[in-house]
Amino acid sequence: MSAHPAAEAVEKPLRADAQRNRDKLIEAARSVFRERGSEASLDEIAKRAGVGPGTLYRHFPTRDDLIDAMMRDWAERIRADAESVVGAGGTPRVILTEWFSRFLDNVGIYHGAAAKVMSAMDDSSSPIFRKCQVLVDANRQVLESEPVAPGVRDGVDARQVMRLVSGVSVAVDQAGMAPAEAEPMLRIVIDGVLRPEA
Amino acid sequence: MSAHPAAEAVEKPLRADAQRNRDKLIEAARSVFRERGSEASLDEIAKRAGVGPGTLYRHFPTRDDLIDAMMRDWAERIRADAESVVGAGGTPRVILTEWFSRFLDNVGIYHGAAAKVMSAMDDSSSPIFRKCQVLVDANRQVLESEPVAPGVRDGVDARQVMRLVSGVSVAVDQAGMAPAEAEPMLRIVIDGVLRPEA
DNA sequence: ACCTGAACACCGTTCAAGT
DNA sequence: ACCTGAACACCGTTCAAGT
Repeated sequence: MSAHPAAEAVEKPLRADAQRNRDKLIEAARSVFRERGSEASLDEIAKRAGVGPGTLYRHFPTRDDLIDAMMRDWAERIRADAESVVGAGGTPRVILTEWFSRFLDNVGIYHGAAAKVMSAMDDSSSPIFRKCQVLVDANRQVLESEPVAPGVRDGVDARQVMRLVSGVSVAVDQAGMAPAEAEPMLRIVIDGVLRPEA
Repeated sequence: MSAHPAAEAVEKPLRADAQRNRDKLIEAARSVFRERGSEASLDEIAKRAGVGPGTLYRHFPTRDDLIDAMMRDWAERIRADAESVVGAGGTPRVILTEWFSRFLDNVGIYHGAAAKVMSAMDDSSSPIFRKCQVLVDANRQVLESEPVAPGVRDGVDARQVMRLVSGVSVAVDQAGMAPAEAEPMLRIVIDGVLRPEA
């Protein structure tokens, strides 16, 4: 088996100029979305990338396709975070605190991202859906890892926990809060997820 | 003191036709927003109300002014719900379950409403801000009522609880879940809010 | 095979003309 | 004082013409 086991879909090679334009578009999208949020004008992205609007549509037929491309390494980073958090060990409370805080960092890349991720989680027709599955799986793995799993209350579902924390992320985003200010909300969630003795 | 102690701002009387158009616009907005969500076309609302687009703008300079007008009795309903829930009594868990479930009903009036309310909560320049204050106060009153208050964990802030439940509301909205499906998430929040013994 | 940019469509917003 | 609807602006989207 190869070193890269089907990283993404099939990455067919592009003509040199096309590849360059694609990269410029993704880079422009990153900066524009960070400045203006996920509803930023696509025209501005094309302008900043120095290409015609048609070129943007050729590469990314929908806004979500572009966002998906922007998130290329996002899924990988999430997987790595989950692994590192579980590997570092500690009490269930420490592990969850760290995991949720990285969760917020990853989901809140730009204004509107949290809401985008939340809606894509349940919309299998969205290009971002697959990436969200990675988040679902990573979150489940953390909750099912030792020593977290035995500390979790009966009936707590990983998917619901993820929705809750995504909700926190939306709240942080909308209120313009600093990530650290989310701590009181995360504490409530963690107290609700873990058994009282844990 | 009068029976209506400053219900809303000052309601200056409108000319008969203007008042009729205003009412038709609010009614049209209600149905269009329920069908198409909070980003629905304002033009369609004007059309359905049978008035020109200029008339809509005269009455409601911004989209949020229109939404605010739609929510005329919303704040009052919330106040009433809080009172009735506290009055009905029961264990802290029962009271919170009932209150949060009404919270979700009230905040999720149409697609996108939860997100709208969430962002207006922290944006004092929004016309909806004042109505959100009612929600903040009602929620605080429930949490500080007997027998709930002594059952709440130290350090739990009513405002954070409201943000969390609003997040649940956004999740329910985005995922297209039935209100009842929110129960597992609300359970986690309640377990995190109440002392383990309560 | 890919790019460009003019052209079109849609919708929010304004305003001169009407009553 | 209020309403109408044409006009404008902006932006997403398409496509004929180019390389």
